[in-house]
Amino acid sequence: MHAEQILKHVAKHITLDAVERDFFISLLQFRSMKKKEILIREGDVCHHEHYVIKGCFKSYSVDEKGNEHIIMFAPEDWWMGDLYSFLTGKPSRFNTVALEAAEIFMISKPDLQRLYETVPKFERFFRILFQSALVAQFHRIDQNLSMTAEERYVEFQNRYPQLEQRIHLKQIASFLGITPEFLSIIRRKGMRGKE
Amino acid sequence: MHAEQILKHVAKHITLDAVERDFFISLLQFRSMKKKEILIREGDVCHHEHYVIKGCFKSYSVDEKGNEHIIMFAPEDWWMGDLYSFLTGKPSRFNTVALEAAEIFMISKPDLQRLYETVPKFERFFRILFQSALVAQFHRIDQNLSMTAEERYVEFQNRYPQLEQRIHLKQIASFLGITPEFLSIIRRKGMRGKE
DNA sequence: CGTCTATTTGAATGTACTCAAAAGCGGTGG
DNA sequence: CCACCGCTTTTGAGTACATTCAAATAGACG
Repeated sequence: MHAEQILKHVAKHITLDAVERDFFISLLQFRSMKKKEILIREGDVCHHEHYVIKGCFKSYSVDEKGNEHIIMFAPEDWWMGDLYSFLTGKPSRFNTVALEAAEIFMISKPDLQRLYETVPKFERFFRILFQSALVAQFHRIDQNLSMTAEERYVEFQNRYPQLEQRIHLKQIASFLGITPEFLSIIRRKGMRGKE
Repeated sequence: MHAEQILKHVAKHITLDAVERDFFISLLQFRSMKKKEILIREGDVCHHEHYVIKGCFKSYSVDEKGNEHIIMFAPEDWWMGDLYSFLTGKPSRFNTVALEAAEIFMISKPDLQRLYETVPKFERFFRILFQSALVAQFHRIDQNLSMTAEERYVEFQNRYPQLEQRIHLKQIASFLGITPEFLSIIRRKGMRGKE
């Protein structure tokens, strides 16, 4: 199994004994996904939290013109799920799709609830996780407010150096909030003087 | 004291007994602030989490041109603080300033740590709080990516109906990521046909 | 009342978008 | 293994959304 990876991930914030570890693992469902396969469809209710073992996902909304807007990428060791839908039981606003062949662990809402009650340390674990995610989101909002598209692109490259190789430029443009055409222009300008 | 308000707020997510309640309250420091007073200055380290009893705050960054970019407003019953600085001990990236005369409770990092350890229910409380905040931030990012300035303004009015009366348009423009001049144009257009 | 700041207005400008088409690249089937 | 097909990326011209700068008007506060 791929349990070692997620246990190592959890161990970054909390320490589990053998019983707690086994209980946690027993709640996880493994799922492997093909490229382009849909994990959560807009309009459906999201009943699970998902941890990415391998591969990379995108979560995006689609506007009335049919344009995608990528809210987040989820590569290895990220948790994802439509949190809004998961918490409220209302339909998801976002689609979540595998960009590559992927493997994930899923935990259902009732099982997560049981986990919280049986091993309260997980309250702490997810508290820390959400806290960190929130910091990152504030940072992204600040960037969107204060930087030009070109600066945001450079920042993206610095922040996720490995990701640019794995993902289409089209998706990066969508994440940055610009069109692929404009990203192309930015890249041309950035190229000048290099190699 | 203003303890009733924050206890009512906490009671939305967790239930405390009398001892826990008293311990929690004993960790809070009260502070009252004047309009325009600075709570957290960019570059300083943020050592507290803050709960707003009364009044309204803004958190913003300042870019190289001197423009403000408002990351969040914090009216009554909101928690604020530079989470990044609070967690890492590094300098704040944002300024937090009272927009009105205000009253707050502060809890220091070591006291919050003690609270987590003494009353683990608070792990759950803040887990839920951060979770909800995260949902809101994803929604805001989605809006910034997919909507025009005009649509975002209308959404802002719907989402925070009371706030527009209390806050300068300049600040709303900064929150929406546009100039005050352009917000003025949007409002003129929106006016047509009304009253 | 006067001063300071917020808001509006307008003209010129810039940043990013749309639409259309060409070029590049990757995967798949023959 | 090559050829083709579909999708990504680039290019370019014209356009739209939003900004800058300057100035006038309106409000708020002491």
